[in-house]
Amino acid sequence: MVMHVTLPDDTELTVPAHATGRDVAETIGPGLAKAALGTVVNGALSDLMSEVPDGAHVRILTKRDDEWIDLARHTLAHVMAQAVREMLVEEGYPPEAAKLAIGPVIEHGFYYDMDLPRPLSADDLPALEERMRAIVKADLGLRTYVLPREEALARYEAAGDPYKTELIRDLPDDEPIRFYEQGGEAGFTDLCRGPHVPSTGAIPPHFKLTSVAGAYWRGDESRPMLQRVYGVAFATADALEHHLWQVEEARKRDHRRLGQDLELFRLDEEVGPGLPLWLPRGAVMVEEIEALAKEMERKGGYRRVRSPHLSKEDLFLKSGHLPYYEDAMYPAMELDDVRYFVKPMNCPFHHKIYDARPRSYRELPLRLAEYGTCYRYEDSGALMGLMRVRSMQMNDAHVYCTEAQFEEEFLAVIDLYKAYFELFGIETYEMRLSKHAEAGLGKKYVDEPELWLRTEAMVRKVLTEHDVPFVEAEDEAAFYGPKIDVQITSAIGREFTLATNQVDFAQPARFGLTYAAEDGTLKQPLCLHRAPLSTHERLIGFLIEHYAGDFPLWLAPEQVRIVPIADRHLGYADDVRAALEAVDLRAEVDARSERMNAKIRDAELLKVPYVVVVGDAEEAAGEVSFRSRREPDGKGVALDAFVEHLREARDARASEIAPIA
RNA sequence: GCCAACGUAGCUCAGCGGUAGAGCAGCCGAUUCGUAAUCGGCAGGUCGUCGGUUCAAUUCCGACCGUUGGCUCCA
Repeated sequence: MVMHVTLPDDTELTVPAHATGRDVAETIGPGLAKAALGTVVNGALSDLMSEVPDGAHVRILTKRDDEWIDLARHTLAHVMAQAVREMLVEEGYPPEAAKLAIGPVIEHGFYYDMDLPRPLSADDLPALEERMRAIVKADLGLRTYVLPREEALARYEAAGDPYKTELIRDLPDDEPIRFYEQGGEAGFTDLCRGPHVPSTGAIPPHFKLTSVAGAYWRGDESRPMLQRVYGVAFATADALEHHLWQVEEARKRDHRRLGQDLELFRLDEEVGPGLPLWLPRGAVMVEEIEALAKEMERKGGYRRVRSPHLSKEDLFLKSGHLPYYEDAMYPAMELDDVRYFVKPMNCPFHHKIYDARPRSYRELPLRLAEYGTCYRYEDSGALMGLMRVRSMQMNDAHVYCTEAQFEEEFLAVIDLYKAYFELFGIETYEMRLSKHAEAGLGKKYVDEPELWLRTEAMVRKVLTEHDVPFVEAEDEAAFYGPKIDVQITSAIGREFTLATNQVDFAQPARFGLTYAAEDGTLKQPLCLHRAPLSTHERLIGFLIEHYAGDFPLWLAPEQVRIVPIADRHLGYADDVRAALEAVDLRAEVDARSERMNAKIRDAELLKVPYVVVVGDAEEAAGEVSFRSRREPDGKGVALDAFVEHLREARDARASEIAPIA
């Protein structure tokens, strides 16, 4: 009984039937067998303990291959679970008290979700890590076997483990119920589809437990909260060190830290959670962003409108928001038996503005824009610096158009996204077409099954025909229609949605919006909700991390810091400031009784793009000397030329500045 | 909202049953200096809030508020 496998160089190898990856490696040669850590079978990661199917393409992994570290990460999840169990047993708990849920490999590492008899804290991690290292050092061999479903179930039912039994029950009938065991029966066994390294000794010592967190069983908030321990693991010490360095660097550009250091915003406990205060420097940025958006929208044919911060309940009942989102709205205030709500979005107001008088097809597309101030009662646990807040100002607009105009309007919005991304140097982003799920009709989504399919198809068609790359996401639409979100990863690795764009077929109907068509009949417009710059809060939070606080000239809260060398230069320093302010450049003179070095240092810490130093030489010649975070230092530059140079760079909103001639 | 941790001066942090300390920032004074911290002095805290234990609580316990890491959610 033999079978054949094909190696990467296309040689065919004859091995005994039911041969494992290890058997294949041994057949190739003893040296390889010794170095082998895992396999790739028919393109999928597998391991040495698993049988290889007849006719498979097999590649043996050694530590020269990048892929094998995921095997070690997976085994580390088991090693960690074993360490947790050992620790609890030592504390006097029975072994089955630690119930294991799932322990997958993730980017850079692994985690394991567990239901434990006592809460773990970060203080437990060093001890756990030490136990893990002992298990690695003990070099426990791994083996895998398959059990019949009933036997597997009986095993976990006996231990009273609801998680594994649920997992087993949910496995398809043809899926083998596989176990991995390390260190024999006395060691550690887990229901697992693999793959793993052949023994715990193969795990490189470059791992670290990073955090403990709660996680709902199967991500469902109605189910038990489990304890999740996260770890990272790498093939080399350098890789681990590099990762930890990156984490540290990321921490340094965290917008909350920089927002404080650069005096941009503040979250004050007494004001309320998720209600940021914009400090003067941050407010400058808000206004620059707003000026940018207004300029872009003017060019894009938008008209500006303004709407109140609150309205009567009826408006939100009509829009349909209230039934879906009441929990996430600040509660009603009641006056003279009328309930008012602070607005969580602007669309109902814009619909009313559309409806202010009868509309003609000649007016369409009608694009109404507003930097609307909204309030949402986000879950307390969801709040995070500026990225997730309860008061926000949205770069909002609604485009009302005919179905025939939809394509062009939709693309114009996508182009707007792209123009912004280019301006901010955002290179990696992902467009997501978020669709409804049938099960949610009438609950999460308005109950218009045909309209859903039709709008989704419309959007997909436009994206596809114009080669806009996108992925599709099930069950993530807005309640009134499909949406296009643009996911961005900030410099510190947090992924979140910046731009968003939704197609709304429901609200125009609910508001009875119409326009007189060419043939004199009344038709219903489509509505596009779009917010390419998200909210001020989220965008600026993102930009702080993106630029690490080192903003381009046009965005910098303070553009020029003027440092007089001695008090006798204060007069000239003030002349320089006046010259800059004459063209609306933001400049300040540091008139403190400090040494020049200290003033320069403070300006650098605030990441002021240009520091101008003026002394006797500059004053006599009407010149400036400057140091810049954007270009080589300048000496003896005529004041006029310097002002003009900065004015040009500012007006162009340049992120790169060509050195002054 | 859920699980866990944390909360001491404007900021970063030390202290931890006997009633609070440093550096930076601030204020005052001296210094007037050529590209990342001049020197000296002063002032600043109901130790998140409220309760409990104790002769005594910033320190131990509980609740609440806030923040953080995750989970869930995100019109």
